[in-house]
This record gives sequence, structure tokens and C-alpha cells, in this order.
Amino acid sequence: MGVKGLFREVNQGVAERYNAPEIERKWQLQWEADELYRVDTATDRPKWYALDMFPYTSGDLHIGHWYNYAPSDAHARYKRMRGFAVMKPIGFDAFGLPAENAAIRNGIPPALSTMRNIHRMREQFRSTGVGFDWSRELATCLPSYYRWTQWLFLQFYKAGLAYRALAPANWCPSCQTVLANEQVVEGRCERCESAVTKRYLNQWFFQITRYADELLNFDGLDWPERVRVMQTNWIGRSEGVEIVFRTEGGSELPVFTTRPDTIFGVTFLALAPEHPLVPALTTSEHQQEVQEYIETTRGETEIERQAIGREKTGVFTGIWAINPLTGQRVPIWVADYVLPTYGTGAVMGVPAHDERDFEFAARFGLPVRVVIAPPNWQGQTLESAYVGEGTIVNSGQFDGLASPRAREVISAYIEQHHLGTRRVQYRLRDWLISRQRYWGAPIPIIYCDRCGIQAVPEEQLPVRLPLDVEFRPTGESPLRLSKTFLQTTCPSCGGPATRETDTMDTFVDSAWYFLRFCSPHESARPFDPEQVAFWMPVDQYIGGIEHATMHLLYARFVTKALRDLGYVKVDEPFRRLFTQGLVLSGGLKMSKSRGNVVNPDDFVKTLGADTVRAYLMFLGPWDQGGDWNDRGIMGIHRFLSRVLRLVLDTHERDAPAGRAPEIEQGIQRLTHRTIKRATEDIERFRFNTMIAGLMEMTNALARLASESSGVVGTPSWKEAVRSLLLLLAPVAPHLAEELWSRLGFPYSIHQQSWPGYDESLIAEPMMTIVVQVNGKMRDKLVVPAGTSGAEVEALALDRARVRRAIAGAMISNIVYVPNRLVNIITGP
RNA sequence: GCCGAAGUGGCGGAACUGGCAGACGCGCUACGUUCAGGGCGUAGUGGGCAUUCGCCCGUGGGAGUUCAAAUCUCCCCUUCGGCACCA
Repeated sequence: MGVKGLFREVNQGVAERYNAPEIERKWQLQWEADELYRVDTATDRPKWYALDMFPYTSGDLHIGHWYNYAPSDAHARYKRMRGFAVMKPIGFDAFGLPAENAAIRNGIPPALSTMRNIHRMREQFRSTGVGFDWSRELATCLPSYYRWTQWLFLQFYKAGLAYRALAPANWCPSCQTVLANEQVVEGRCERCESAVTKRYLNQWFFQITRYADELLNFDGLDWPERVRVMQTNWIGRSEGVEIVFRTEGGSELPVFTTRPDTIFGVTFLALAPEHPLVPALTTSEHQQEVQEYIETTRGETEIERQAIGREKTGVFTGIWAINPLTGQRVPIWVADYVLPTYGTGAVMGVPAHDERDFEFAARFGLPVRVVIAPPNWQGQTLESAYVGEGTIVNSGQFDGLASPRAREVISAYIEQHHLGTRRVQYRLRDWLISRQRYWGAPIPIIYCDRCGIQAVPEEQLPVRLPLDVEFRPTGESPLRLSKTFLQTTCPSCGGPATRETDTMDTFVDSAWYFLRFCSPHESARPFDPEQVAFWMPVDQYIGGIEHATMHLLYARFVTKALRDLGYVKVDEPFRRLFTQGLVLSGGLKMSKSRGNVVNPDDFVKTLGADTVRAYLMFLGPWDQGGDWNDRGIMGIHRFLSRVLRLVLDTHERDAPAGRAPEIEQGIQRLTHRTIKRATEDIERFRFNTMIAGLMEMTNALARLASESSGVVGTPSWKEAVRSLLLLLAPVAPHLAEELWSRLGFPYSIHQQSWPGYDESLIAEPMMTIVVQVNGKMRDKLVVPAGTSGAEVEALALDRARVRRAIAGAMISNIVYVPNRLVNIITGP
């Protein structure tokens, strides 16, 4: 009988099959009754805050959720076994547009549909066997939570971090609401993909730009490079100079540039159509043309304006400005390629050294003046802009400088002569948090005709969402139609006043929930500072890469702002971040239209949650995602069945007399090697290779059991089986618990210590040395560990295969890598 | 266009700081099994050549460094992700 012969025996001898659903139901009930995963600060264990990005209340836990929560749970269970007090909470991101749109469609109030969805998802979560501390559950749509979201707004408002401004905002005509810049993807709404337009509205903003520099600093954070790069790009810091040009009439016109070294190459200025000085800087004969141009650009959507390969457009204002360094006259144009929200909304046009300026100049016949000599340039006309570095020419006293040096020298010159100042510019804009929608946290602001903008006094929080509102597809917030909500009294003068009817962006809700989890039942304050001091920062945050530039940036900002307001002590919310990949199906993204959506519930019902969990972990490296295969999952199911049969069949067998010590040593080696591997793998989230290691151990144990080696029942055997179950516990928590209890070990396996390993027991007594001749593998030697290099070389040279490969040639060199290989080099 | 990551059997994927390429699993082939129920077991499974001993080729393509390259360097190709008129 060979490797798996045992299983035949087992199959015949043991009637029991792997009935996962039954085992899982049993233990889920047990764990819940015992509140096995409940944690509090009364502990002398070190803390470990393990957080998964909380789900939106869509009403269904799909495979992507499992792919987030199951491996994360395995890691948290491992940490618990390593002696940490693990806090692993769960909640629901429960405000948002879909519930409101559904209400308009089917009349079911968002509060009702959302609570139903939460109920359903809670049940689905329980079926996964994920060890959440349910005593900390929260939902952002409950007054007990959003009261403190409103409190957060008020703190920001008092600190000057929240302000109201009439500003051009991204408007989604389909969602009937404004969007933050982060929510506009390629000129389209991130949610519904409609083309985004501009609207001027009075909006509330959070001043995230105040933290731009600090947000660029990732010191002390163990975050994926990818996310750091994305945030860095998003913030988009650039250093340059703001140079003040003057019109011939004497008006000041500052421009921002990162290339002051090209200042002598300026041949025009361009203003954004939205620039406030445009009307004043237009001569009467150009008035009409400019006016028409502004009207045209205003009607365009973001996509139209940003279309790739679009020809540059613009109009001349009739006004000229003076280059402060050269004294030259340059025409002032209006052009929509200049963004009103970046820099000063005006640029200096240097066609020779900027691609966009070059295109613009080519279109309108403006001169191109070379001031940085391209390589091998002999004064000829440029075919395209030269944006690289080079030597400065045609720039008076600055000629001959290298362009990077010239940037320094010219910047200094500009400052000395008070022509401008060095400045840092960011791409990042302030966070627009107003939404013209119902299903969100109301912004706690009151407008009084006499007293102006008034903050709702904190003791009046929460400003409750009225539940008896009408949902009509008018595009107007139901709050505006609710008289009881709208009409109020001014907290200052007591006179009649109206409430702000906008609600907050749901990203505000999720920008502080990790703090609420630390003390979720606080009723008099958002969180208990002592609890927050104990648990924060989050030790391991896990979620999707799609939150790289929104949620993760907002959460960092809110944490830093609260720190500066004295409410928390940490600088960063998430010490370690891991972003899992995407589960594909048939190599493609799952989608309903493609019909390749995998429903985990079906597999849970038949094969069990442990199989689904373990399979997802086995698919491939977690951060790279993997391809789901309905047949592949059977491999994992078979593996778990094999463990079950192996354990149940052998545990009553006694060790025979006269057993072989070397086999016991072998099994010990196997055990310790597997523990080492599993420990290193799970630390680095390499679940796929961790499980492969457990499979190898299981197969090896089965082989030993079937060979009548006399090892079953020995102390080493028992230790091996015990260790295997402990290593399996994070991966397949129900099965491990079941077998643990069958072997008579004390409940619960999830409260046991992770097995340790002894490096000295892993060392192999024999080592395999690869013998190469001229780098090609020719033979292998098995020698006792500790055999000297000289001995190995002698043995190698004596082998028939090696001699044949050398074929009498002269040996010029022998490379010996201890414990690994010998490489014999022939020839001169 | 710019930035980032990745290309390994029929498939998902292994391979520590350069040292046996293909662990583990799926699939497939053959055989065995009183195997109802998504069975179980044994052997095999990168390609080519060879009756055997074996030999040659092989990690997207091309060059290079090295005794030795999936791994390091350069160039190119492809795929995926991010950003995209940011001055």
C-alpha cells in the first residue's frame, strides 16, 4: 500500500464523512454563546487592532467580501494564538445613494431597506465563521453614530477647517449631487458614470489642503508602495515660483510656474476662462468674442474639456503684459486649457519648452523663443517643444547656466527684485463634503436672516433625519420639502431660521469609524480617549485598493485634524495596510452581464465555509487576487476531508512495541519544519504557500500511517497531529475545533498558543548536494550533514556520470557552495 | 503620454539574501477498487529525441554580468492598475 492507501482503509473503516455544514453550525452557535471573540482593555496581553474595511449595506456578501474578510480573519486568529488581545470589530457603512434611489423607485424608505440589508448581511457574516467582536457592531446611519459625525463637523467648523464657499463644483446630473474631485473618474461620476458638469453652488468644504505636506509623509507606516505612490500623485506637490506680470495698464497678474528657467522664453500669457480678472482685462473691441468663448467653455462637460488630442482653443483679450525680467510685451489670451483651480489660474506661455504652450502657439501663430538649448541644437526651428534640461541661451545674464541651476538662480533673482515669490503648489483640493441628498448625516448648520450662519449647539445633536419624508424623482432633497426639518429657530437670537438641507458625503462617516469602534457605546462623547489611546492605531487594516485615494486619505486627514484639536494622540490611523487583490472567474472580472458571478453561499451550503475560506486563501498571493475555479475548490475540500479521516482513523491506535527512533525523529523534523514555514508564511499573508505546507505534512503523515511504520500513536505522532490542527485553526476554524474536541483537547482551539518550533530539530541529518559540470546538473550526492567540502569534491569527482561529463578534460576550477552544490569547471 | 506592478507547464501558482525550475492544487492518461450520493487508491504528467544508459531545449523576446540567472543590468514586446492639459 502506498501514499494514500490509508484513506482506502479509512474509507472502509470509518463511516463518517466530512459533514461541514453540520460541524460549522454547531461551533458557530457555541462560539457565539461563549462570546469567544469579545475583547476589552482589561488584559495584560499586548493589543492588536485588526480592522477590515466595513462593507456598504448592499444587502449581500459577495465573493469579494469573502476574499477580504476570510484571509484577514485567519491572520487575526493567528495573532490571537500568538498571545495578542485582538480587537476585530465589524460595522456597516450604511448611508448613501443606492438606498435613496431605491426609495424613489419602490417607495421603501432608506432606513427600512438599510436595516433589512444589515440584518441579512449579519447572517451571512455569521456563516463565514469570521471571528468578529459583535458587541462593537455599529452602523453609520443610526443617530447614535451620526450624532458624532455631526459633532466632528462642528469641531472642524469651530477650528476653521470646515468652511462654506461658492465654488464651481463637479455636478452629476444623474445623481443630482455634487462630487468631490476624487469621485470624478475620467470626467465621469464614479458611481453612475454620467458625464460630470460644473455648477456654482454654496458648498461646505473640509480644508484637507492644510495637511497636504504632512499627508505626503509616510514615515513609520508599513503600507504598500502602490498606495503610497497613488496618494503622492494625488496630492501632487510641485515647487515653483509665483511671478507677477503687469499689464500695460498696471494691473498685477501673478502666474505660477515650475520652470522659472524658461522665463525669457515667454511669448504670451494665458488665463483660465473662469479667471476673475478676465472681464477687466478685455478691451472693448474683444469684449464680445471673449464673452462668447467663456459661455462656450462653461457649457462643456469635464470630458469634453479634457478630451485627448483635442485642439487648443482660446481668444485674445486685446491686452498686453510686460515680462518683468525682460521688459518685453506679451499678449494676454484666454484659453480653456488653463485650469482655474490650479496655481493662479493663469500661466506664462513658453511654447519652446512646454508641449501645451507649443500647440497653442502653433495654432494661433505666436512666436516660439528657444531659451534652453536642446542637445546638438544649432538655432533651427523646433518641431516640438523641448521639455528636457540643457544650457540656457537667449536669456541675457543667465546664458550658459545649466537649466536646473538656472531655476535656482532665476528664482533667487526674482525674489531679490520683488518680482515674485517661491511657492509650493498642490494638485490636491479641499474636500467638498456637501451632498444634496437625503440619506446621509445632516450638516448641523442653521441659517438665520439676522445672525447668519449658526452652528447647531452640540447639546442639540443629533440633528435627526426625519423619517416621514416623501421621495419624489424631482432631484431635490426630500429634506427641503420637509417643513418640520427645514423650519427651526436660531440658536443665537431665537428667531425663525432654516436648517442646512445638505447632508455629508458618506466618506465623512467612514473617516472616523475606527475611533468609534474603540468604545462604540459611549453616549456622551464620540469615543473614550482612554480606549482610543489603548487601541489606536489600527495595527492591521485590510481592504480594497479602490480606496487608495479617497477613504484612506480622508481617514488620515481626519485623524491628524483630531490630533491637532487635542482629541487623539496618534498621527496616523493605520500602521499597517494590506490591500487584497480581485477574485476573477475564468480569468475575467465577475459581472452579472457576463454571467460568471460566483455566489459563495451556494458553496457554503454544500462544501462548507471552511472550504470556501481555505480555497480563497489557496488561490494565489492575496495581494494579487486569483482565479476562482469551481473544480479547483474540490482540491481544498478533499484536503480537509483527508485531514479529518487521518485524525479520526489514527487517534485510537496505540504505538506498537519496538518502534524505530529515526522515524520518530523524522516526524519531529517534519512537524517543526512545517510550523516554521506556516509561521513565516502567515506573518507575510502568504496563505497559499502556508496551505501547501499543511498539505505536504498531511500527505506525509498519511504515508507514514499507511506504511505500518510503527509511528502512529507515538508521542511524536501525537505531537504532529496536534500541531497540524493548531496550524489549521486559522484557516479552517470549524474543522480544527471539531477535531480538536474529538481528540479530547480542552475547548477552544482558538484560545490555544500557536505552536513553536525548534530550529535544531529541523536540521536534516543527510544533505543532498547537487553536482554540476560547467554549470549543468549531472548528479546528486546524499552525504551526512557536516561532510567537508574536500570530501564532497572527492566524492563528486568519483561519480561515473560526473566523469563522463568531464570526459577527460582538464579541470580548471571547482566551486563549492556549502550544503548545496559543487560546480566543476573544465577547460583552460 | 507619464508613473507603478507583472509576464514561469493545458490551468491557478511554487522557487529564502543568484545555486536541483515547475512545490501544492486543478486537469489529463493508465491501472486497481462490493466506489450509491461532487468516491478512494497506485503510477505517470514542461517540450523534443532515444529500445536502454541518457542527451538536448525550456521561466515574454534580445543582449550582458557570473563558475552559476526565473532571480541582477540594459534594450524591446505584451498585459494589468493608477494619473492624465496640474503650468
